[in-house]
Amino acid sequence: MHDVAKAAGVSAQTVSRALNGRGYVSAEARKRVLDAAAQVGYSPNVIGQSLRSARSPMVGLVVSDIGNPFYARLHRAIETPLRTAGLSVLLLNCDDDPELESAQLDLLASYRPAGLVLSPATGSRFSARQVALFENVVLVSRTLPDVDVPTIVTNETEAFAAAADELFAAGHRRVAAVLGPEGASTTHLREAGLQRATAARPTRDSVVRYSEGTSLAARTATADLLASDPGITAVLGFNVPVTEGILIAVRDAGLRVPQDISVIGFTDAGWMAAVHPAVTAVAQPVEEMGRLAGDLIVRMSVGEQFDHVPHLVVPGELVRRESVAPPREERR
Amino acid sequence: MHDVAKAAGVSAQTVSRALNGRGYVSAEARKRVLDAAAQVGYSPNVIGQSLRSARSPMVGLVVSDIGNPFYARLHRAIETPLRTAGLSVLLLNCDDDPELESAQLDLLASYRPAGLVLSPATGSRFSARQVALFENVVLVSRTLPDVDVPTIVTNETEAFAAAADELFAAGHRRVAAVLGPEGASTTHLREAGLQRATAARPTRDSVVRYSEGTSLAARTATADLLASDPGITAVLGFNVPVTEGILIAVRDAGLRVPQDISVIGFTDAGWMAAVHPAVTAVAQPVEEMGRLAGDLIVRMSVGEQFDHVPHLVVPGELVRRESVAPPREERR
DNA sequence: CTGAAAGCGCTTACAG
DNA sequence: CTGAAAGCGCTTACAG
Repeated sequence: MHDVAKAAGVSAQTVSRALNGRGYVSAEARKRVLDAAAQVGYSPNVIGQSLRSARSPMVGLVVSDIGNPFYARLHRAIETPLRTAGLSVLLLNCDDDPELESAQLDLLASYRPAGLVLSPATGSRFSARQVALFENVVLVSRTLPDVDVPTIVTNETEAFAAAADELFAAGHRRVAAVLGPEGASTTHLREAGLQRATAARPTRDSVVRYSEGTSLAARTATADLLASDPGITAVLGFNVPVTEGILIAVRDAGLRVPQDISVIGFTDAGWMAAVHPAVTAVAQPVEEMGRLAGDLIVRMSVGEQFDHVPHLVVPGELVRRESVAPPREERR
Repeated sequence: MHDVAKAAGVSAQTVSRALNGRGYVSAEARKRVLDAAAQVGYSPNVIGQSLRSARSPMVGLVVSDIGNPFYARLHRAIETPLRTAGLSVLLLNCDDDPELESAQLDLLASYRPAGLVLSPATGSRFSARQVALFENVVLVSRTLPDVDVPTIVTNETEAFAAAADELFAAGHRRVAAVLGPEGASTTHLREAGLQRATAARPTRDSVVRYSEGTSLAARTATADLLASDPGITAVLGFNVPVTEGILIAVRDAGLRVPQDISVIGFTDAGWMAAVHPAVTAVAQPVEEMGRLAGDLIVRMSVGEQFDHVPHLVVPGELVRRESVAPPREERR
């Protein structure tokens, strides 16, 4: 910067002003600075900027499982609006471990980022105190009872109820759901959807299993369900890895989808349309959720105030494919 | 830090030394500093550290498609050894666009990261000049002719040849491969594998299509291949999204895997084992590649010198499942 | 083993 | 519209 100032024949502050477009600079001085910067090959040192201004031009994205394609899609969707605003995304993974999440958040806080997009771990200890460290916080997908910040979620209860009802409508009398961890808001809300759909049909029944939300955990849970409860003829998944685990367990048990077991996944994935039978699933508008999260962070970081803390709900949509059929009993 | 120094009754440098474990500090002073730090709730400001030491404790991971699960797995695998070493991972996506890659690298460089793990975009302009900006660079999966840095790759040619040979051995006379972009090292090496396998069988033939390496591009390419060349009875995929696109195109054409068309994917994914027919694929040891990349960066960042620039090759392995069968002709 | 001084690269008041 | 001064939080020599 010193070199640029010298080459342009101005002071360092003028260089700063010209390059950042803040404050008054004469058109001529600006041009001289820009030329000099190009000449010298100057690129600003973000660290220096951040130290002085007590803000880094980055936004932390802390997720509970980077192996879940939901979060990969979210990352991509968030990144675009933020990049346009000159912000980069630091992705941190916490494997749904509140301890690790806390450590990752401390690390992130030490960068003084412009914002935080968080999908909290089960049992997260993220609190109002920590919110203050981050200035601009948006919760995506999962919410937290004690933290009053903007949120972006799917209409979990309604969408899951619709999926369950699709199975009941096809004739299934006993539907199982392999959910995520018991403490997650998403598990809670989707379970409520299942209860609602079940309650609306007096002759129907449902059973629930909690899991880590991974393929392996879902496979084990589904195997157990199938072996212990022969009345189950349909299974609802919780996320992409869980849907995968359910399908593997059904295969392992020597059963066929949908002839023996119907399956509906929650959150769509490209492969679900590519395979036989194509998997019916509730498609979440992940790209829109990410875009909204990015936009919110940008607006907050330029100081926009909201009359009410925004709590955005984007609707999921049931995509009917081939993994749902009437149950065996009715076929015989 | 000032507060900690005051509370401990020492100078700021002693605090720095005690907390970082560098230089001499008396056991008593160290204890007083540690207690004071805990008392005050001190957490170091990474920005301040980075500015002074001209290094941030972060490693950039720049990938060409975060939507490709290969890179999500790579991120997770790299993150673990780096976190142990006190380094965090900044993931940047460039959508295989050399322009954007260049911008992302400039951004990253301005943080003075401890290292860079790069899977270069097709037509990347990453050069020796840029390598110098990053101190420690490792190339993963894709290599670059003019850049002499450590690399970690799969045995592309051999693994792809083995996959092709699996199809020839099953009786296929004309095998198609939907590859990635023409300029990518991975495309080049895998194509060489296909040629080698084809050349070894005088009566067999192969055809190649380049693509963007996305599901959509592969779908289009495969549809075209299938429509224009009825001799094709088997298709090799390039990566997980391409395999997905191939399967969709086969479906769209009203054909069945493996009865009408055999398919082998490159890079395994959980869903490939979950579906009917389960997809035969070359499994890449992504986790090992990530771990090796992380380890290399850590070793380089503590100043370890190598006699030779390491070029690590980790073998892929053909996982036989159900998507390969003899071609139609032989069945009739 | 410890502290006083300097400075990393930048931007924020402030004075002109 | 522009510049001299100060300082963000830390660590690197250096002197004791």
